Amino acid sequence: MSHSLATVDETTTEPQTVAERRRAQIVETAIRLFSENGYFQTTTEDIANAIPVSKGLVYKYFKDKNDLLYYCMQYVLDKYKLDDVPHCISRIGPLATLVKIIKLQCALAKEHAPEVVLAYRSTADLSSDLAREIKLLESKIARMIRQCLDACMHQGYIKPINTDIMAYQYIMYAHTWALKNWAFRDRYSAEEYAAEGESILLTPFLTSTGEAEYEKCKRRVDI
Amino acid sequence: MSHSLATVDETTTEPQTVAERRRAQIVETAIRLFSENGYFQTTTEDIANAIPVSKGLVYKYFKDKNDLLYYCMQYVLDKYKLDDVPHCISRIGPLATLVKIIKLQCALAKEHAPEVVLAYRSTADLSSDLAREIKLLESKIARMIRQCLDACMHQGYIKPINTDIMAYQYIMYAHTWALKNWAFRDRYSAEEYAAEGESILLTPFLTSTGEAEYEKCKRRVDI
Amino acid sequence: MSHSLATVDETTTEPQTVAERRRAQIVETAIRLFSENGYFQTTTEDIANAIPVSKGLVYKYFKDKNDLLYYCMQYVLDKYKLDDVPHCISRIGPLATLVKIIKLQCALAKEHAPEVVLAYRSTADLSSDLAREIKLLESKIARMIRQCLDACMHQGYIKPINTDIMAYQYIMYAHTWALKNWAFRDRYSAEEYAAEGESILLTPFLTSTGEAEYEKCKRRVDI
Amino acid sequence: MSHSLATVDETTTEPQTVAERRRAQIVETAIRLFSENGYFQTTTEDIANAIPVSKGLVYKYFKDKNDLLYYCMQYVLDKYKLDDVPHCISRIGPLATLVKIIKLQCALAKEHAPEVVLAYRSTADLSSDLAREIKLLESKIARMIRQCLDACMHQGYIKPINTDIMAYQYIMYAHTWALKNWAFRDRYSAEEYAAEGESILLTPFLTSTGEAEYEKCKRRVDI
DNA sequence: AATGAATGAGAATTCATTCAT
DNA sequence: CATGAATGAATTCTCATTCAT
Repeated sequence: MSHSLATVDETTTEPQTVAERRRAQIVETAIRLFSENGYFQTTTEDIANAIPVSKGLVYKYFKDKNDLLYYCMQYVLDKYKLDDVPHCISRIGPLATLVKIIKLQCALAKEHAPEVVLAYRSTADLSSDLAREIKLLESKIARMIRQCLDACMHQGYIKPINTDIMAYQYIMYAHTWALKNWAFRDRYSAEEYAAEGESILLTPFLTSTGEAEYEKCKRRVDI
Repeated sequence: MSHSLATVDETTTEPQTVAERRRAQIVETAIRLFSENGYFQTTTEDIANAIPVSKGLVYKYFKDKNDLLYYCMQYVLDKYKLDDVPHCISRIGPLATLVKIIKLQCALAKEHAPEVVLAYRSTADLSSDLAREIKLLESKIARMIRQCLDACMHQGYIKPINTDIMAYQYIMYAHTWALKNWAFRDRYSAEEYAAEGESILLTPFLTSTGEAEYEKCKRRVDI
Repeated sequence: MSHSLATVDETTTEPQTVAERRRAQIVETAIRLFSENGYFQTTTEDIANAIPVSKGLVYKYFKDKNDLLYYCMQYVLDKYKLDDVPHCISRIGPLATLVKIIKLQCALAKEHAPEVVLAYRSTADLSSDLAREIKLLESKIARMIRQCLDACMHQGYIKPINTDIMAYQYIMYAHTWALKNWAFRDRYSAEEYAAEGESILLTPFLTSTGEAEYEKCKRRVDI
Repeated sequence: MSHSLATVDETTTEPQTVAERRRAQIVETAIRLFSENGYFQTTTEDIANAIPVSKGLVYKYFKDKNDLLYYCMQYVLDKYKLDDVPHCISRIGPLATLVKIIKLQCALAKEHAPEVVLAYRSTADLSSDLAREIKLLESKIARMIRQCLDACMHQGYIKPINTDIMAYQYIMYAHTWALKNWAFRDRYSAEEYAAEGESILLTPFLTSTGEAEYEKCKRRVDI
């Protein structure tokens, strides 16, 4: 996987210092509890007890509860980052990249469903400055996908559409898995849902050139 | 518009009794404040002052704050109800109904954007019984849309797809307008967004039979 | 029963005016609810609904909730009044009167158990002036019983004891039926309990003269 | 006093931990304020200020105000416990034990008059589960006394009576000192009242065998 | 005489945050 | 580094009381 966009379960280099390990531990626990119960219904004591450390220690690492929420959000979006889309396009072409994006986004939504829900519930609970920053990060992701769609359109692989709006459809399709999980859970596996994504977001939009390219991709990517 | 699914700005016959008027007044104010600031950051006093009445009065009409949230959700979903989809299908056909649904959902999302945001932020803040009820109401809407998609497929208007998942795409397309409004607001009008919906959710899926029918619809519906 | 001390279910002459009937109705309902749930846990609304009248009307008849409690207490103590003990003593003698007092007090405690409990729970909830008045009324009753005991001792019917303290034992014996009802209810009828009263409060204290007189009494009183 | 039932002013070994000391401090303060002003008229803030600590701290030690009341009741009944009545009977005989019980109960009622009043006013304010528990504890005490009375009757020390009801008379005699303190306070010392207890609850019931034993006891116990 | 909508003071309870140890 | 006792501001909810109708 030399040309990967990202990995779902990336073995991030472990935080070096004890302090960094503690920070990460607090953030991860907070994400879990915030996603499960919501930001306001999770007390700092809940978080501290779940680690377990003392309440006071949390305030050694984070200014206040809202600051902790902000770092939780960043942590979430970091996982969703699509770093090297341009690089990926140049390697395997825009259509294969598109297929990868659908797969990746769905895989992420599957692995991190609670975090997606957290993002929808709690962005507005951030102080406005922090909220703005988070939105900026999300529009970067949308822009990446858009670049890829534009490239496909340019190559004549897909019929003309509004790529700006369509990029958000790609994002939302994955998020829907997390947001409406109560509706899907019993009827589809995450993999079935991801597969269906292509028939909803990609194949109906292919030109005949695109269809040919798509066939090639499928053989390559699936290996 | 004798075969309408619903109206966006229905001039509901004003509530008769004083009590009913007060209830509605409280719910509407609560929806506004809950969606602006979130459920937990809105105090009952905020709501009372915004009307303005005393905070005690709110508790004459609603058991507690969570009960009020529940009625807010219901009020929102009531507006989203698609009552007579089957009836509409039989009158104007499933494809025209589908067009109408896209238009209607987008119009609703435009008129009631704060309420949509409220639904995503705060369903989880309902006590689990009430949350279940709200989810039930939402799946009813999805089922209606699905029926319509199935009818289209049965008539050969659209290519085979997973209508269950596709139904949620219809819902999410509209909701995206509200949820990602900060991204779209400056670049598209709600009408442009709604129009784009057809090229993303409908036309790419049409068979040639479907395309012919669609042309007919467009003439009819637009009248 | 020409020489009765009081009657348990006296057919009090019905209140004449509508207003008086209403007052009585409110007081009786309040006594019931105060005894069942306590003064502070009974709302004026509870009382009004139980009648049923409107909350506002209660305030036409009583200055405030505490005023209503005061009238409830008075109503209770009125029933416990031992008006003509001296008269009774002169008619049937002090020993027979004593027997009657035990019977009467037990009968009252049986009929009005909730009110007795109310008196113990809520006297202290009265404003201090009203509380003082209620205590005064109770000491009057104790004094009556004491007079009777003194007369018995004077006649040589009972052995010398502290009649002041003993008078309270007579009162408490009856009240105990109400206060510890949860303990006795399943094992004794009120009548058995009243009968046992004589073997605890009276016969052990009799002189031989007293025993003879007691035998006479029993024949007379029981008729 | 090697065969004592309990001690009135037991120098309990001071609570070890800070937490235990605080709990005790809160309970003791609450008992005082609850008995002075009643459960509902005492606010948690009153209790906190009287210590003084912040009101928040009270909730670190007790789930809620009713929970605090429950522990107050337990604390009261703990003091009233008659642990080793059977043991005491076997040591000094049932009649001497009876004398001790009267003395002990009266001494307790004297030392803890406010707590007795609290018990009568506020048991009903406990949630029904907790109220049941308190009643159970009280019936245990009654059972102990009854055992002692039964033993006396069995030995032929006292004439046959209903020991079940009589046991409650023993309890009530002591409680009356607390409940009707406003009537007795000015006329008797607690010691006089306790002494009178024997002439009301014990000596009138003695057989001639009992009288002899009683004389022996008096010499022994008083040492 | 009667109503019941409306008020608002006041109580219970929670929890983010601090700080002495 | 780490703790957890302590604080107190903020919030939900209740209910006695008033008053226009």
